[in-house]
Amino acid sequence: MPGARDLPHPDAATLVLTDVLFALSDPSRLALVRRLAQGPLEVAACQPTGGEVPKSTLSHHLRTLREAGVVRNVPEGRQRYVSLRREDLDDRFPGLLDAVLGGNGE
Amino acid sequence: MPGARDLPHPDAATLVLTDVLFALSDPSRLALVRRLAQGPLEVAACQPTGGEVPKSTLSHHLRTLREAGVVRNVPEGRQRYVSLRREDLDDRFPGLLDAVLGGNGE
DNA sequence: CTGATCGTTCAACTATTATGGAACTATGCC
DNA sequence: GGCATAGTTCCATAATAGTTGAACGATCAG
Repeated sequence: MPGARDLPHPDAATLVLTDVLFALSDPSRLALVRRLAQGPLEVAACQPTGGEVPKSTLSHHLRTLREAGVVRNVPEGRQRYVSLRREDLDDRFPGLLDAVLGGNGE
Repeated sequence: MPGARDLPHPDAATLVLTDVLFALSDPSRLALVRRLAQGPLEVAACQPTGGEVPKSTLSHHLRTLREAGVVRNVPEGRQRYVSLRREDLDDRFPGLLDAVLGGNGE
């Protein structure tokens, strides 16, 4: 089975609120989630605008978001696409994402 | 001015979203916030139901919530009342508190 | 004033999280 | 196959957060 590059993702039904809140409580992760709200990005494009961050650091943040169930990370050819799990989050925690994405605060 | 036992509270307008999310991302703090949604409590009543926690530990959690702007802590005679800053939070982050208090997740 | 009570702050320790270099895996191109 | 690319994982280190006993401050009762 060659294409076994899939990473584990929690089921929508089992998402834990405190884990989601924690994942979103970091400014750089929150900024990324806001960008992902406008559409999927490949991992390289998840770099904070302007500054460069080591790949391992970025990967760690993506992992935190993924394990909390905030983003999905799927291989696509040689790269990976990161996308917001908007429907899953809306299903399980209605209104939360909208509130977090809504204009205010950093 | 004798009754100067007031603790510092951030202004409603300056609340930082990531700080609020972080304060809510701890299960015991979130559980407390849910209880506070039903009305103010004195500090001693903020103990987790069942287990006893040292006063200093409880005080530390209250501080995290207070400094994020989630709760207000006001002296009242010999004790203190802890209350949810619901209006301030709703003003600044509309829908957030409702989403977090809403049934789902732990 | 003395003592008791309520709760915060301080200081020390532990545990969790963040960071980043190096090694590794998988894919695609030649 | 050989090599470059994309990104994760591993490991070590630094930084941050949680936990707790003890000291402290304020208030109230007698």
